[in-house]
Amino acid sequence: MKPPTKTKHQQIRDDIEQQIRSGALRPGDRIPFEHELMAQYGVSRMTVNKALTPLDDAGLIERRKRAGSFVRLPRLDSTVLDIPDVQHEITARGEAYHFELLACAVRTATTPEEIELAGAGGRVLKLEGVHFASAKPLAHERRFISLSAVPEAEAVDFTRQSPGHWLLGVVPWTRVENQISAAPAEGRTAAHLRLDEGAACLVIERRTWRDKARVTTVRQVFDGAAYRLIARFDHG
Amino acid sequence: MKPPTKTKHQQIRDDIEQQIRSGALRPGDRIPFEHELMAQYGVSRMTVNKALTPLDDAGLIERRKRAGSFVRLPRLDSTVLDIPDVQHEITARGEAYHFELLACAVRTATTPEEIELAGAGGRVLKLEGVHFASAKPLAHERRFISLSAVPEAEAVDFTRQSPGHWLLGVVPWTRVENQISAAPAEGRTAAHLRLDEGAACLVIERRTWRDKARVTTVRQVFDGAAYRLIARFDHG
DNA sequence: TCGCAAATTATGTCTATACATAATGGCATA
DNA sequence: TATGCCATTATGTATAGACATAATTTGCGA
Repeated sequence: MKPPTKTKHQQIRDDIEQQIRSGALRPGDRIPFEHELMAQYGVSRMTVNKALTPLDDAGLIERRKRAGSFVRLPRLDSTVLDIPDVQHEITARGEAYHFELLACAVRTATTPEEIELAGAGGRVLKLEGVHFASAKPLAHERRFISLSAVPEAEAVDFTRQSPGHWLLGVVPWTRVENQISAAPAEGRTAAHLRLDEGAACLVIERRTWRDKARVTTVRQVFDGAAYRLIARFDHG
Repeated sequence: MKPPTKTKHQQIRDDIEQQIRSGALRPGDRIPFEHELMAQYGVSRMTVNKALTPLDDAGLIERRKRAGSFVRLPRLDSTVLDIPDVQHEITARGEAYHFELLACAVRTATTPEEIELAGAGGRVLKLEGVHFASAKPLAHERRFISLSAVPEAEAVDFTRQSPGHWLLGVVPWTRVENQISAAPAEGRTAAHLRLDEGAACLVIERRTWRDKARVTTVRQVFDGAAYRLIARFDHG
């Protein structure tokens, strides 16, 4: 017998969340004041607070001093998307991985993309390579690394390991933005992936920050027939 | 002058998080006991606890009674992906939206896809339609709704509003799984989207649960040139 | 020596209290 | 009437103490 009795603050939190999701509490509605919830549930204010704080963090409610706590606009369908580095993902499912470096050069930022990353005149490391899973090309990537943010990258040998994998272990990032789209395979990229010109590819363009400094920009093109992303959300 | 002084529990939390991300604390390492952190920072145990709890929730550390708190294995590149319903997304950016219903029928589950949703012999509502943004087709969707989970769907008129939008407002879901991939436009779908056969499309296949019951399955095909997903992660 | 029970210890949760902060509304004064 | 100050009130953060729970260690007894 495991009666996984909910803790009090969990119970309160779940009740309110359920009322919001069911529509009993609508956006803009005020939820009871903390002292009302204290009386209603017979708990202390700390406990009520512990129940409301995560709802605020999650963006379900908004709290205003003197005014109370309010239900926020309906939140979007937010899910958790795992975009691990390609090397990790391939080895994790038991396939052989290798990275083939096509090009590697230090440049002074001149294109808009490079300037966005490193500032005008900043130094960037430009990389191009292909990820292989079980000796078949899976993804082509074109990457820029800001050498002012990651100077040690200049001395690393990327012929064996993927730059993404190395960066993950070396540079703690604080912000990531991914753009996911579909695009036809073109030119060199198509050739490297051994795809016909125009084949549907999944494209991930990622920009990474460490605090306010830009770290890296990467555009990864995956064979659309061989790769998919999975995003899940669970709240039970 | 706004000295946004960090609160104590934030300060402690950030310190530990920084030590983990920088590698000073490696996976498996024990972080100081709560009473050690109390002494170290000169705060009460509740404050230390308030600092550690979100780290536990976020999966950065693992806490074991009697043993202490430990750094977890490095976590993957988890980001938050907003996949709002198409209708909301289009109207939110100020474009005119309309949904064109192509087909709508009640079926008894016979295909594997239908049986996965409603069980063998269960009744499902099968829908097909196109989402338009500013009178241009943006996405084609093929959807199944389980009538045992959402019986009221049978009586709804989907010629005006999209089934996804209606479902969001009516059925609170507890679990979602999205598969995101790229595929060429084919046959009817290509025609409805006014795309050339083989054009790269972004495909989202979504399955939704309410508690343990399946609610809906949908496959949405977007014009790859006109639609992209954005996933962000921030922890500052 | 083995096995089990009790003591120990770290985390989990909760309470009662306190002071800080922010926003509102009313009152008093010009 | 208009302005500005202050009391009120709800949330934000923190403390100290209490009891609960789980897991390890210790020690006793067979």
